Amino acid sequence: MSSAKINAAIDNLKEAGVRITPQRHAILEHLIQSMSHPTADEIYKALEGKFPNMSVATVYNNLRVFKEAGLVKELTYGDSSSRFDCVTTDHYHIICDSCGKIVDFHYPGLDEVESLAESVTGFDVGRHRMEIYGVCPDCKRKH
Amino acid sequence: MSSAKINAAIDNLKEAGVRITPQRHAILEHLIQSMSHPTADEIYKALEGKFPNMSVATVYNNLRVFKEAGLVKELTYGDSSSRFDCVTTDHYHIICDSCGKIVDFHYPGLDEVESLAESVTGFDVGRHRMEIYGVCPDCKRKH
DNA sequence: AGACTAATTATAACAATTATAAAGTAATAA
DNA sequence: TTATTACTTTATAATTGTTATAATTAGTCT
Repeated sequence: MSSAKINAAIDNLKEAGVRITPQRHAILEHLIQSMSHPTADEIYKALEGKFPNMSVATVYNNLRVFKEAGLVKELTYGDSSSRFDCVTTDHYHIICDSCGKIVDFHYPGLDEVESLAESVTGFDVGRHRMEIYGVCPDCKRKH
Repeated sequence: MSSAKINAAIDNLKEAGVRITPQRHAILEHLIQSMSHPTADEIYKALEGKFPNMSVATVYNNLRVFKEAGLVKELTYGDSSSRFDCVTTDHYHIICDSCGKIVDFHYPGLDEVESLAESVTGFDVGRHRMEIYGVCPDCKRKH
């Protein structure tokens, strides 16, 4: 059950002093339950059945709120629109060049890379991102 | 002198059957000589002295041509507009969270990560991207 | 309840990018 | 050389993702 995750996320938000509105609940729920990495527009469309009057701005506003609370990460790949990902545990993404599918991929953080970068460039390194690209099994099968 | 690089790039394009127009030459030259990683608009503005009539579309078109020829890479970070980078040797980027500066950072490719991802996910892995984020020396000094 | 703050909605604005059509330029063939 | 063709550039309009604004609604606090 992912309702435990949802509750944990909501507790997290409440502690940060964020009000849990029905829209926020629904957006969060959708993000956690859909194993995909939806765009703002996809979330908007997915919820317009439940919330016929909800505005796109609400989706964007709340994604920003969740981001600021550290619950959600914004993924900016080459395509036009950002995708949003619930941060649960540390993981990277592998992306299919053919169909665009994004799959989680767990790997121990690249700490050595960070420390080398720090010494070479003189930056104070805070974090990094990495994505891997290839062709997913489904697309391989379809030749 | 980077004129050698420019000539090499031009030969590359010619072999691929791409016509070298004055605009293309100038865009390429600017990309190679400016050590920065300019946006399409920055390139456009930088060249409007030389080419007062050049259209933004020309910049975008030709960046796409260069990309397809494998000479240029598009970098999509969180900010609104893409940046473009001449592919010379393999390198990663380290980005300042405070001022946005992008610095090249050479590191041996992360081949083990790619092969692990391949075995774990079943993808055929082609490539990967990585960026490191932190605070640059200049911004550190400014506190 | 009344006052205050925050959230949502509807809509407009914006900015990056792409598409279109017309005009120009170079390459090729007769 | 001229005609034909394909490719480029230009100017402009259209699209699209995202953000800003103002008005309305809903929640919170004393």
